[in-house]
Amino acid sequence: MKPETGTKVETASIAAAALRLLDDGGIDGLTMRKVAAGLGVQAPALYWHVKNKRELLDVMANALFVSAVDGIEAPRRDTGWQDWLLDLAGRLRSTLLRHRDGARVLAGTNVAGESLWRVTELTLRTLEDAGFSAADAVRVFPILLHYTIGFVIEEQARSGVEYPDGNPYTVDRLSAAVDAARYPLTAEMVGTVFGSDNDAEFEYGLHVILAGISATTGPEKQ
Amino acid sequence: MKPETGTKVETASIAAAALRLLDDGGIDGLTMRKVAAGLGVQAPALYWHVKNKRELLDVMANALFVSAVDGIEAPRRDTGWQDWLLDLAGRLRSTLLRHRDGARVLAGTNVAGESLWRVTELTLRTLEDAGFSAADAVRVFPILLHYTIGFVIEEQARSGVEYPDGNPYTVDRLSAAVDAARYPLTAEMVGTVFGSDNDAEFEYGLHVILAGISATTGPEKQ
DNA sequence: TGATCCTCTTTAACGATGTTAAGGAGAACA
DNA sequence: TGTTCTCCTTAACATCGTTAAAGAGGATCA
Repeated sequence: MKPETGTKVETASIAAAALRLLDDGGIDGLTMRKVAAGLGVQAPALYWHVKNKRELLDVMANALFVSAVDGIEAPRRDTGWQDWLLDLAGRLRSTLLRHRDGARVLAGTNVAGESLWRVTELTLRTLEDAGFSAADAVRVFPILLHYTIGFVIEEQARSGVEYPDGNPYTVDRLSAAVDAARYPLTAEMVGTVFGSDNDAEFEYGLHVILAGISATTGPEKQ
Repeated sequence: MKPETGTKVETASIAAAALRLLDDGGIDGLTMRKVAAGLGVQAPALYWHVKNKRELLDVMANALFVSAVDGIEAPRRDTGWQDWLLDLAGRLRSTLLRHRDGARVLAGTNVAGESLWRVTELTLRTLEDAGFSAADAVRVFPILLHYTIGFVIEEQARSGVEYPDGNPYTVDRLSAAVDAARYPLTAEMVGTVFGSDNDAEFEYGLHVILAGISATTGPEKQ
């Protein structure tokens, strides 16, 4: 990781350097000194641009969110609100997956700023254009976000990078831990397909939620 | 926080002491020395019972999960699978809310052990008894868990305890941040009901997801 | 009984971390 | 030219997770 010389040190480049460093060491291995070194600078220099390590994480979360929703536009005439939401959640997930512990960085940090308002506005307008009431649109949006973040957090935890003694989430380890006599269904679950295809599982959950939205508060219910 | 003398120091009491300490300081303020002091013991003594701070967090997550699913039994004849899942998710959420940063402790830690297998088995059997195929039951269960964890993580983040300069998630702060001219729907959203009733919002999402399950993979679809 | 082992704790210490204090180099401005 | 502002430096602090080494006390066994 060579220091990035020449670039002006500002919050944006700090976030970029920190996200770059996230891939080795994860969120626990991220230190102010390493971020500073990644910028070719001493650690206390960061405190001119950023108040805290917490604010560093906030800036990182913002950068993550910005790159996730970058380029998103209102749905074209031939794509419905469901496909548009599928795409939005998919973009968010793949952006979080791009960096180790990406979901843990985003979760529980203060994301604010233009891009959040922009995508929120876009979503609400898309839903209302599709016939949702304003109240329903507001309640529907967070469901997908919460599901996505919860999914990716566990997905990245299951990768098991944090455990030096080997990933405890392998089929072998789990099968050995579950007593097949007392918990036959669970044993079969962990022994076979469990978590084998994250992409498909994620999409499946999204479709279930979209179906639920259609069934309960969809435009045709008004 | 007086040290708990007389109790034998073991992983269970370590987890209890750590969870008790979680309420002041949160997950970032939790140190091995404080946990040890809570048990009336010096910090290195913990390393006899626990390998790491990571393992400390794993033990805490396990204790959290155990107390969440404690006492859960198979659904009675008069309660359907939907009410049973509602209850399960509700118990999980209220347990996580009982401790500051509870969701962050649970998320992304290695939860394993009898109580997890037990509740998983119970859930799978409940779903299969209701007519779900084994494959569907396995795919349905995680959706609710991911939604619940994602929801509570953001719910606890929004409480804003971590920010010494005041909660940035208040209606006032958010309203001031959103340009109502460019993002009218978003401004209305943050200005009115947003996040006013977490219980209702959570239940609403659960109902949407259950409706989606019924609509796509429910027993009547087989 | 006395010697040995095992369990659990102690004291002491290590390097690393987040953060603050104080000051310096250089551009901008008067 | 002198002053102010911006951004960085070096030095230092308390605190953190963790390891090393030793000690107290009970159990085990000759």
